[in-house]
Amino acid sequence: MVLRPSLEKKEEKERVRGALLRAALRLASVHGFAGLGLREVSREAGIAPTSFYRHFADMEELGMALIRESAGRVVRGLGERARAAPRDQVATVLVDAALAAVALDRELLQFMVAERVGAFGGFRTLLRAESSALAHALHAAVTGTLLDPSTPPPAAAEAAVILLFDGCAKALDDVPARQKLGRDHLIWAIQQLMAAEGP
Amino acid sequence: MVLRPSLEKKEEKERVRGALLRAALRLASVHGFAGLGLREVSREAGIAPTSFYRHFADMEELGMALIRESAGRVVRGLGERARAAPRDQVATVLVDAALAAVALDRELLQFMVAERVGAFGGFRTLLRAESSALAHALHAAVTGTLLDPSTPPPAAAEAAVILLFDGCAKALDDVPARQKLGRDHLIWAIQQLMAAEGP
DNA sequence: TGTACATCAGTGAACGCGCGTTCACTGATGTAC
DNA sequence: TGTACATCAGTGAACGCGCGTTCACTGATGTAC
Repeated sequence: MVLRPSLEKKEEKERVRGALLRAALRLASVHGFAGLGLREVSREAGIAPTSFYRHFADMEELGMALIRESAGRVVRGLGERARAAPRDQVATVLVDAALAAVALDRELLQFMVAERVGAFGGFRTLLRAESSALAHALHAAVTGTLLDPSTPPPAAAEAAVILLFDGCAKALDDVPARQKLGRDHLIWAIQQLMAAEGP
Repeated sequence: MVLRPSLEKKEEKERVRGALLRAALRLASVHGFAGLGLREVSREAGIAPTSFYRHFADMEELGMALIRESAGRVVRGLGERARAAPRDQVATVLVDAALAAVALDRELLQFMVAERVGAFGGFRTLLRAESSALAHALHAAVTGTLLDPSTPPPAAAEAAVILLFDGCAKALDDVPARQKLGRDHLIWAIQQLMAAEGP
């Protein structure tokens, strides 16, 4: 019995799986994720439609993987950047890190901001959990106080994260000339919220 | 030559058109708008697929009509409520009006919050313009100063409107027990932003 | 070392189905005179 | 008033197409002994 497939085989499978995830992101940024088909994604990834099933049961499972893996990585990265920043620089560091993520992977960020309020309940739930975790990280970075991550985050941090996501959504459309203004407004609003004593 | 079709004929056409818009909203709240088909919507509206073309060239045109008419009416209503409120009650009145709109027409609000950051650029553009108009109304209601509505709104009002939309999105999913907390957090955050002197 | 066997990602053919779109038609309504 | 004509929302048949899914198969890789 084969217990451990060779590293090469696992790597090759991982490569094709990654191609499917990437193809889905690319096409979703055009049609929207809800408009994607399994055949369309497989074609874009360069495999036969029937091979899709070697990786995911359906498109929804693929979407869940995108959120857990790709989106999760981005959001965790933002949290780490916030926590590593000096207290009075948290808003600036966080906003710049988020805008850098937009520049680095537009398709992923478009998917994230869209599905956070999209029609698939499962996607919304996962992405709201990511938002919540980031709000806790932001709160900790600004106040130095760690709260129980299973409780809802404080209102200020929660609102700041919402503005951060929406700022990413706007940056996706903005012409470069407008981006500086959007960045400064966003930093200002987050600072206002985090400076206040809130519920 | 017929110059003016009878009132009855026009009303009947309007009725069927309304049924199409309503059917699209209902189905979009399940699949997402991007996943809708012309046949599916026509079936839900109770007409033959071929009759769809008597009202819209395609689904995108239908979506544009939804935004211009239904979404526009809701947003304008919110702006009027804000302007009619006493200055120190603007945030409360606005948030309660928005949450009332969610309760009144969940499907429409789900469509609005989703397409504001969805994959269709045309939808985003129209809905951002609505957001911008509401932000101007909010600014005028709080400060008593009318700005040129063709300029970008002040950062505080713009951020407040973003939080308002996101609050609606959350309210769509929240269990009733959580809704009071969401409402209070939202009012608090909007008040914080509007109280500050910003860019 | 060689041989028999197991695993499993990827494949091509085939299926039934719903899709968007076209077309010529119907029938109710309104106009011209 | 009656008659001939125009308008136009709605229709059913038909089209070609891409979809999701199933199936039995291939061939590379790894294991057992």
